[in-house]
Amino acid sequence: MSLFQNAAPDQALERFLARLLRHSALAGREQAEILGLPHHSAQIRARQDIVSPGRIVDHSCLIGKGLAARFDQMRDGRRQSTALHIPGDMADLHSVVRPKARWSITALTATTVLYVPHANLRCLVSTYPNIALAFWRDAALDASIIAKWLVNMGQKEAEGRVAHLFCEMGVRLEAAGLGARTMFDLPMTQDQLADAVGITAVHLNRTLQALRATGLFSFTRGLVEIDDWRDFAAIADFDSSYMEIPDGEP
Amino acid sequence: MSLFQNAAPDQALERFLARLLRHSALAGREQAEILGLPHHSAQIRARQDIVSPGRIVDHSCLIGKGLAARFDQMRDGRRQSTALHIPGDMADLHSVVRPKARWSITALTATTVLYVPHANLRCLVSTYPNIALAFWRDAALDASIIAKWLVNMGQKEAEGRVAHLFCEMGVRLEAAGLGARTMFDLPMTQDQLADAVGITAVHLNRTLQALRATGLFSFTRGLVEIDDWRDFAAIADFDSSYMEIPDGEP
DNA sequence: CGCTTCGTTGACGTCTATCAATTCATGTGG
DNA sequence: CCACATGAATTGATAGACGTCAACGAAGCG
Repeated sequence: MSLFQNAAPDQALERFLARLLRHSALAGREQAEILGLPHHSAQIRARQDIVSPGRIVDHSCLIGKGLAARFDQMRDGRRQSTALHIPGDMADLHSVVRPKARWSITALTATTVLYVPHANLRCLVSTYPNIALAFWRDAALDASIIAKWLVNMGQKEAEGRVAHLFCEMGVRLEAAGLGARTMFDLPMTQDQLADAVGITAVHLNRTLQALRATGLFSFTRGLVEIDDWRDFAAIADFDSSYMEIPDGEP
Repeated sequence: MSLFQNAAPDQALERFLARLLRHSALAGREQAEILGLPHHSAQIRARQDIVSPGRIVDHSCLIGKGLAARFDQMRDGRRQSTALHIPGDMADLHSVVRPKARWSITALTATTVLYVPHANLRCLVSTYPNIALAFWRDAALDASIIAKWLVNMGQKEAEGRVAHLFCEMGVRLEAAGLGARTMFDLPMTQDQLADAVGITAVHLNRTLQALRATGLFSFTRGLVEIDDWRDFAAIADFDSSYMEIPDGEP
């Protein structure tokens, strides 16, 4: 089930298409155009930037394998991640309309990236209004997730925030066919998790212990297991509808 | 200068167009199509919902006058605002691609709203790829602002967050021709401000006092004055480039 | 085996929430 | 014009959450 390892690089565009189809209907020809997008791929080592802030890019980055994060950094070096990207995510699709990167995209694990030229994406948008809507909708969903993180950060304390993150990633990975929401790989270090929920690594560590103490949850060497989804989701005040993914019980 | 009061409702579409032109080039005919969008307007009293969560809408809401906010609410009633909207903002342009509202849009002051049918917006998107890109870009900018709020919330303490919010609103209002960044109307109560930065009203009050004590800043009855922009922006760690607005010194 | 990264723990200080009360501003009706 | 109601702003005291600093243990790797 640890599909981070098994994912074949060539499936990346199929995964991306599948992601789009989860929220947008596309005609056969439109689907074919997506699958036929030109690209070249690269291997990125963990902890290495895929996109650096300030750079003007002419391609978007599709994650084929591994885990990546969008980071924003303050002058004093403190950093906050504003998105996590799994295989099939076009991490910076928005760069098509905003080529100057305002943040970095960093590989959290060893990652395979497919670079897709903006020119081709823009061409699809101009030719197929339906694809334009799908891309826009994809961006809107991304914004929804950021907004939800914002709410969590503003209104929940650490335990709820962390639990919510695990629920969200479980549901996203399950929807992408990369695991089950109650058991999935999330090969992130505690520092990386801390950056995602806006607390210190030390406090994250203690929060994880508190969550483990509930007996509903375990997280060891990148493997997340949630024993009782309903109870755990209650701790997180989690409701997946903001991502347009049905909230089914496994 | 208190342009919240003086704004003529009919200028709303012009303001919206001006907002788009700030980041996207549009041909004459495209501009005319925007200005010609059909609509009907409504007066909303302060504290009243413009859009309620769960509702499926078939129009987008353009703010003509006043101030509105997007709110997300948790089960226990705690709420967090995820966006502030000023005249000329199409508050839920994204509802074109995502008609089911996941949050509420609430009037913070007495507000004039223009309802623009999705059908017409979608028609523009299909006919003019350039407009599709502009709308998408507008959404991307909106997402940029949320992401910045997220960073502030995760990595700054109250004083920096509050200062940043005032800087951001100053720059946005100035760009929209609704004031100067160093002196502008922001008719929000302390409760509303607290919901925007993720702290309690009590703590917000104390934070305002701390900011006033710097001598750089005052905020009385909805009027914000920033005496030394550079120093105040330093407290906020503010850099307007994330909104694609030049960071000029007034 | 030594090195580096990651995870864990303890003690302490600070920031922020909570609860409750009080002042202030504004507008209304008598 | 004053008494009163209402909502907003302010203040004080207290508790809890979280950050910081420093140290130590565990695990992967050349």
